[in-house]
Amino acid sequence: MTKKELILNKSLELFSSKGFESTSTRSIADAAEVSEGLIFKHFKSKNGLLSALLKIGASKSTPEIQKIKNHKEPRNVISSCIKLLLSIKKEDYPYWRLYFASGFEENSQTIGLEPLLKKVLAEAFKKLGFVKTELETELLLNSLNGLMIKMLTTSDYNPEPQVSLILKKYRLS
Amino acid sequence: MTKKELILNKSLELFSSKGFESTSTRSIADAAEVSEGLIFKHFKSKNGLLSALLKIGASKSTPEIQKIKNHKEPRNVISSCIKLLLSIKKEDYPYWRLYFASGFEENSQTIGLEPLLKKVLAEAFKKLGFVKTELETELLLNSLNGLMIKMLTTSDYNPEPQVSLILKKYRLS
DNA sequence: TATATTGGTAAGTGATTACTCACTATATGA
DNA sequence: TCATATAGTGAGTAATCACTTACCAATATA
Repeated sequence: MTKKELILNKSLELFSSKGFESTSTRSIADAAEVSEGLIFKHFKSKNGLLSALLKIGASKSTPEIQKIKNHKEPRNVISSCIKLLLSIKKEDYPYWRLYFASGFEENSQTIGLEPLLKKVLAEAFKKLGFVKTELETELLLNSLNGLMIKMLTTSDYNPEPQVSLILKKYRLS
Repeated sequence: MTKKELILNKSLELFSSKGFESTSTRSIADAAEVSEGLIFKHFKSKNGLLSALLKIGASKSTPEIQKIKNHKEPRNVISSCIKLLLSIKKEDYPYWRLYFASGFEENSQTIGLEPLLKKVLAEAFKKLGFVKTELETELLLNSLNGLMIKMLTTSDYNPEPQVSLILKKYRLS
C-alpha cells in the first residue's frame, strides 16, 4: 500500500467516525504514519482530501446504480433499488457515512440516496401506473434513507429483515 | 431578552446551520453581542452550552409526546405519531436539526425519533395484532426519520402530502 | 550524463481555538 | 451599611489549526 493510499484509508476512517471538522490533518498524518506535509502534496488541502474520498466512493457505487438503470421491467427497478442496501459491503460503510453526513450540511440541496435513485424510481412508479408518482417516489426514498442511516449508525445491524418487509409492502417478494 | 437567552438563541442558530464543531465561541459571542467570557460564566464550556440547548429543546417536545402516550386506542397512537411531524413548528427546526445531528455522532446508540416513540409504537402495533411488531415499529420509525431529515434539510418543504400518504398506507385516514 | 519530476520530510508560519483571569457594576438582603 | 453574590467585560493564555517552505533522495527522461 502506497503512502497516498494510507492517507486515503486512514482519513476516511477518521472523517466517518469523528466527523470532518473534528479530524485534524495532524491526526491523519499520525494515523497513516506519514508527514503532515505529504497530505498537502497529494491533495492540496483538507477539503481536497475530502473531495478525493467522496469521488472514490462514488465511483465504487456507480456500477451498481448502472445495473439498476439497465432493468427493463419497472418492478425489477424498484426491487433492486430496495435490495441495493443489501449489496453495500461493510468495508464501504465509512464512505457512506461520510456521504450521508456531507448531505446533512448547510448548502446541499439533496440528501442521501435521492440524487442517485430519484429519477429511475420515478420512471418505474409511473410505468406501473401509480397515481401520485412524485409522492410515492419520495416516500420510498425517505424510507430507504431512514433505513440507510440506521444501518450506518448501528453496529452489527442486519438490514435484511427490513428490506424484506419493504419488498413485501410493495408486493415485490 | 436577557443576555443568557441571547447566547442560547444565537448559538442554536449557528450550531444547527454551520454545525457544532465549525461554530466558534468567538462567533457566538459576536452574534449575541456579548463578551466571550460570559458564555463560559453561564455554561462552563462549549459542550455545556450544547447540552443546555438540547435540554431546552427536549423539554419543548415532551408535552406533545405525553399526549400521544395518553391515547387509549392504538390506531390513534400510530396516527398521532405520524402527525407529530406536522405539529413541529418552523421556529423549532433548528433544535431538531441539532438533535438529529447529535444522533449521527460516534457514541450515540439510538437515532432520531427512535428513543422518543419506539416503546409506544411497539405497544400499539402489538395491540393491533401485527405479526412482526418489532419489524413494523422499526419500519415506521425509519420512514419517519427519513421524512424528518428531508423536512429539516429542505427549505420551505411541506411535509403534509407525505404524512397523508403514510397515513393512507396504514389505513388511518 | 545531466536534468527534471515525483515522493517524502522536518520545521516552521500566522491565525484561530476553547477557555481563564482579574476586574467592575449592580442588586439583594441581613 | 456593608458584605456577598450575580452579571458582565476585555485582555489575556497555551494549544492547536490548516497550510507552507526549504530541503533531500530516488527515479525517469532527454
